[in-house]
Order: sequence, then structure tokens, then C-alpha cells
Amino acid sequence: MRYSKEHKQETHARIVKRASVKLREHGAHGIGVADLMKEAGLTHGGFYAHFASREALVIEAFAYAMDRSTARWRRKAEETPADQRFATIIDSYLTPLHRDDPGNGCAVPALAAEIARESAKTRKAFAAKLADMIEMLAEQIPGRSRKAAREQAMAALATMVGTLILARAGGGGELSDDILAAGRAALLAGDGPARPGARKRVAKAVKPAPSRARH
Amino acid sequence: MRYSKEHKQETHARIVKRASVKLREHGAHGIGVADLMKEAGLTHGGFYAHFASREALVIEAFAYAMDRSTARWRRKAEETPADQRFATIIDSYLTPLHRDDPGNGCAVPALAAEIARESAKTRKAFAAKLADMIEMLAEQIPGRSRKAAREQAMAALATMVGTLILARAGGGGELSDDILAAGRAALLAGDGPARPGARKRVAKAVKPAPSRARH
DNA sequence: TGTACATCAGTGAACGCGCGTTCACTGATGTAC
DNA sequence: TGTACATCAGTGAACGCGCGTTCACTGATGTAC
Repeated sequence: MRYSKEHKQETHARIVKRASVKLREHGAHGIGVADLMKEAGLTHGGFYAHFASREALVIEAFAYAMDRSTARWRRKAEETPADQRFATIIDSYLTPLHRDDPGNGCAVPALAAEIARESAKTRKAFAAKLADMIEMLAEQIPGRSRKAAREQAMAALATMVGTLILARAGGGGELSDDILAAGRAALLAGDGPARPGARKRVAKAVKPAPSRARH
Repeated sequence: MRYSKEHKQETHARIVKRASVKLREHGAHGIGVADLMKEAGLTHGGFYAHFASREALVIEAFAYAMDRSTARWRRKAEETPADQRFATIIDSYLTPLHRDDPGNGCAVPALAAEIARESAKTRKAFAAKLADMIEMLAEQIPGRSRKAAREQAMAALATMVGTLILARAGGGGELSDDILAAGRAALLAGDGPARPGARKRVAKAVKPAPSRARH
């Protein structure tokens, strides 16, 4: 068969899209080329017409997931008053839905630890997307210098990512719920998560987001 | 050869110890049974005289690393005035040395994301050790209720773990340093990492710890 | 004390399996004439 | 418009390799007598 001009890129995009879900679910090494192609409705032999190697797909799929998260956050921010943007993003990030659906969630908690062990090429690709994400997050923090906002964005992202990872690894029981709640409270309430010796203030009420798991 | 009574347990302990380093370095699936045994100065065939399966070793090695981290923190806390314990732990955790030496560092940032995808047995083992670690950390927070201290400990651990993971995945350049600094600042300074719209206070001076990478 | 036997941690070859990758082939459609 | 050929995304068998696991064997030391 010979396909129309756009056909190949459509197929390519479909493979990347499906792979990005499956890789987030099963890890960067948790699923094979044959299964990834099957997900896209193809057989494994055609893989190398689209990608130079498995690693190349991992990089593309990862970048795709990161771009989608960043774009989704940006969209969410745009439809929210400036002073609530940051809180809204956090609120929609730290949910049981997101914790329990890594395949459609943020790629950072799902894959960052593994990517730190990949090739320099993969790590570089990750670092660039991570920088984009931090930049976007920093833009949602009003009333601070660019440097201060970026610093706050990095620390917040670390708390968000760490909370999700711990909650996912926490066994699924009460511990998982407690971790998620603690991360939420720390980021959304008056206090930071860990100010040594700090007194806790009453948490600001945050309306539960119309939780969608995709990030 | 037949060995003395203690010989087998010594060998067993040596395998677990070496494996815990290598698994933190290369991930829960990043290194094979043969190489792990070689690390302990043995050949792969003897593996099953010590462990029922590769997974059993992963669980033991992980538990070993967690116990060591927890014990090390507890020791560190005991030689520090009560009101500085929490800050001291954070200070020694978020260092370039720890970031750049995962093999001798905390098992949580190195392995938690992968463990979330393992068998229920593995996840349960992790959750128990994680609960111990949170408990110990909470004990170092004075002047708050048990519940509030536990919550703060969970959020702080999330920030610590997330910071290390992002810094490790950040490519090793300036981004990695910035992330590490931001996580440190958020946990050790007056403000939390991400209080939406918060003003930054001047960071409390914290003396640099005699940074040792082991956790 | 001396001798024969039992034990069992450790060895190294072998197994089966799954994976990433390669390759000869297919066949529907585009293109040249 | 019709015909012959070229293209190339996708197929499915095959490859080589590494891995977890098994197993028959080794040989130093403990134990029974």
C-alpha cells in the first residue's frame, strides 16, 4: 500500500501519543517496541520506518507529554484570574485522579528518575522541556521578580512531583492519601511545607478543581 | 568448601549491601543478577542459595537502604539541638554531593517512582519503610502536634525527594544547581516553597553541613 | 586420634524467553509516458 | 484516458543477545563412629 502524503506523519503522531501514555504507565523501560506498535494498531516491523531507535521514540514521547502538560497548564492559567493561577495549577495537579492515572498525567513524576539515568542525549532533551515547564509555572506567579518567581516555581514543582511520587509509591492506602493531602496543604495553605519550627496557619479554602487527570 | 556458621549470613549481607548501592545507581531494573553477584565477589549461580528471586533481593536491598537512611538521620538528629534537627537533616540532604552520588544516597528519590510500578509485595515493603522514615522525620519537629508534625514531615520529604529528582534529571548544568538551591531555600528559609502570592522573607542563615553523601 | 561420610555455599554451563533490530517481501497508490 | 513502473509504509519471520533461573557438580569442613 501507498498512503497519502499526511498518512505517515499521522501514524507517527499516533505512535508517539500512545507511547507517551504507555511509557508513563509502565516506565521508560517497562514496555517493548512490539507492544508500543500494537497500541498504535501496527506490527513491530514498521517501527524503524518512523524512529531511528527505541530511545528516539522515548525522547519524542517524553517531549510530547511535557509539551502537553505545559500547554494544558498555560490554558488553565489563562482562564483563571492572575492571582489564583498558581494555586489553580497546584490544585488540579495534586488530586487522587492524577495520582491514580499516571498514563494521562504529568511525565515528570512518572519518568524523571529514570531519565536521570539515560543517555546524555535523553537527559538534555528532558532538561530543555523541564526548563520550559518551570518557565511557564513561574509566569503564573505575580508580584515577584523573575528570578524569585522562577525559584518559587522550581521549589513548588519539586513538592508537586515529590508528593505524587511518594503518594503513588505509598501503597495506595491511607499513607498515600495522607501524603497527597500533606503536599496539597503545604502548597495551598498559608505555610510552606517544612519551615522548621513554623506555626501552622489555617489553610485557605480552595475550591476542589473539576479534577481532570490529564496534565 | 564448607564455611563457618556465620559465613553465609555475612555473604548474604554483603550481597544486599552492594546491591543496594548498585540498584540506587542504575535503577531497580538497571542491573542484572550476574553483575550484582560479581559486585559481591561471587558468580551468578550461587544467587538462589541466598534469595528466592531477583525481586526478593530488590526488596531486601531497598529496605536496607531505607533503614540506613532513617538510622543515619536519627543519629544526626541526636547530636543536634532539638530546634535545629529538622533543618540539619534537610541541610545535609539537599547537597550537590547527595545529588551526584545516588548510589550512596537516599533510596527514595532513586527508586520510589519505579517501585510504584512493582508488585504489591514490593510496594507494601516500600510503604512500610517510607512510613518509618516519615515517622522519624516527624519526631524531629518540635512544638507541634503529632498529626501536624507528621503532615509537615510528609510535605518536607516530598520537597526533598522532588528537588533531588529534578536536580538529577536537570542535565547536570546550571538548571540542576538552580533547582537544588531553590529546594533548599524553600525548606530552610522563612517561606514555604510555593505559597501563592507570598512575599519572600530573608532566608535564615544555615551553616553548611559537613556534607557527607550517605543517607 | 583417625577415618569415612555428609553437608552445602559456591561454580559455571545451559535453558528458555523476550527484546531491539534487521530484512526480504507486499501491494495500494502516485507518477511518467 | 490508459498502461507500466516506481515508491515506500507496513508485514511478519528471523537474528543475536542478555537476562533470570536451573542444575549437576565441586571440595573444604563439620560430624559420626
